[in-house]
Amino acid sequence: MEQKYVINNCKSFKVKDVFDCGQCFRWNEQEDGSYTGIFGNNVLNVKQELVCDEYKITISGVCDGDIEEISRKYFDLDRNYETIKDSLSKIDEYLAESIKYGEGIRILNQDLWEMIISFIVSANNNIPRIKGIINRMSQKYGKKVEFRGKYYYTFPTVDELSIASKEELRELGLGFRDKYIYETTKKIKSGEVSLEKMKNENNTIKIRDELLTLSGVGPKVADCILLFSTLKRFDVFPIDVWVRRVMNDLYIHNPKENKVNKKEIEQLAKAKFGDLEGIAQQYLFYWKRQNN
DNA sequence: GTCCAGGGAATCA
DNA sequence: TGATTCCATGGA
Repeated sequence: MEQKYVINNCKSFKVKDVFDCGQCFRWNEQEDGSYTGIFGNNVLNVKQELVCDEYKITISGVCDGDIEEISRKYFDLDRNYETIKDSLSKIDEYLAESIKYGEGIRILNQDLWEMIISFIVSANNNIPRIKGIINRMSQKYGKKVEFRGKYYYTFPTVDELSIASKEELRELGLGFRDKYIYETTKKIKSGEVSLEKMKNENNTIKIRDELLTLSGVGPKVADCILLFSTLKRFDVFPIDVWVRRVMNDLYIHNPKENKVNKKEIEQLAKAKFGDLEGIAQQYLFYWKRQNN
């Protein structure tokens, strides 16, 4: 049974910015410009319309509970992004421009386990291929959910993915990452690394250190997990090729971009953006990646 | 054929 | 600690 939740006069929520800014891999644009995606056991469609100069957001779909409650949590609706953007825009003109470009970004509250696996897959990979791999993984090991005559597949749980052999994982086209997924799944399934313990830990560095013990999780992947999952840490700064590029172009000006020291970028980000560096990173990443 | 992708692990100094 | 190299795969 479909549910619906409408938000009138919605600020800081543009579907393209939210779903195409690189934080999620399971939302896809539909013919009418809306986006459909699956998270948990929920399949939702999000449609944006301009009404009297304000955005009206219509969320509808099949839900594992109350759609309003689920949406408020997942889309981070109880956080004031206007305040965040005002504060970050004052830092310098570059950040202000990137925020203007990505003004509709919200950082989603995505499942921790799904983010761990997804960002291991993302290593030295491109977004279309990452989406393909995650989709095949879900089709094979997840559960089927029907929505408007089409089938969607839930992201496999720890138990569901732990039955996959190394060979089966290889068949998904994971490349060299198959062993990372296999070993990390085993480590979490066995309880050697506890996701619940991470969720109850409030020290970001401690969680980060725990994440770094997982196979295939290095500094960048750990920071993406901390930023994009329900762990929701903004005091991290994931540095990939694009972030290195934009930080070098704007502030460092090293003629050899691939030689820029990561520590220098980290310290610069912390000094300039403070405890909002994670969100700043996302505006800069989206801006640079879309505008080359 | 070559280069690149939201990097990490292994190796070596 | 810090820098190099290798790692699968597929699209441009």
